[in-house]
Amino acid sequence: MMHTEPGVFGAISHPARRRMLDLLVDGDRPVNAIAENFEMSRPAVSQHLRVLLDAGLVTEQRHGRERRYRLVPERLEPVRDWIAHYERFWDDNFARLRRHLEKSTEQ
Amino acid sequence: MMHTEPGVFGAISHPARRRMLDLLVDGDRPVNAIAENFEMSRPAVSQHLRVLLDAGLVTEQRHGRERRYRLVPERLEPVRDWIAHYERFWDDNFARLRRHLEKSTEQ
DNA sequence: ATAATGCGTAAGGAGATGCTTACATGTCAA
DNA sequence: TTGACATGTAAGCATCTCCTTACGCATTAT
Repeated sequence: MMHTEPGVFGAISHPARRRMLDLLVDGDRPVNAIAENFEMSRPAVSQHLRVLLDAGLVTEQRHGRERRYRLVPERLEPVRDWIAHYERFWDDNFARLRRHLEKSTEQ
Repeated sequence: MMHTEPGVFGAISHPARRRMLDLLVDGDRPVNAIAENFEMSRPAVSQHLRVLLDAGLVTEQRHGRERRYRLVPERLEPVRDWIAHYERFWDDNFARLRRHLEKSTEQ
């Protein structure tokens, strides 16, 4: 019944869509440039891009007959925010650094 | 066709499952204690827990007739790792601090 | 004008997901 | 032992997902 709009977490649940976002980190790209990285048909790529678009994770720029897709990284914030409250469980460099910062700025 | 095992990203794509993980942050819980936080039937909760179990995000502890579920936060690492390489896009305290660290450790 | 390019949309199908109710199983309590 | 409790499993159903091929529609090139 899926009455909860898929949203960002749904959008990033598919590995192909995560890879598409990863590609767009290096800059805007037209669909064909994206599609050549995948085995699936080009329409399938279009459909994945649509999911990303609906989630607000990318925008479309029309340039002549091309459509360039652009990453909207801020939209990943819900993911970062959610994962952030698990960070205390990883005792790695990041956690140590953050604690270090908290200390060094609390003065 | 989904030949790519759903994995962690699939497991956290459903809001109910994220909330279940969030509940388990405060400690192990038997199914009923989890289920009372949701409107869905108890079997539905069991099925969600199964997805989390298959993804390795929780483990089961049998205690008499109860089964307590326990969070395995390390399993969220793929999510943290993936999101981490978008962190340069958020110019918040963390990013500034990390850059600060990178500088201060490169000596 | 005609063809080629770039891309979306439509239609359809296989399989996954998410839910329900009914039932099975193991454990504790009287 | 008999029943209540805690939970999983089975079956069934509606819907969603993800893919394909076929087609439509602009835009650019010849």
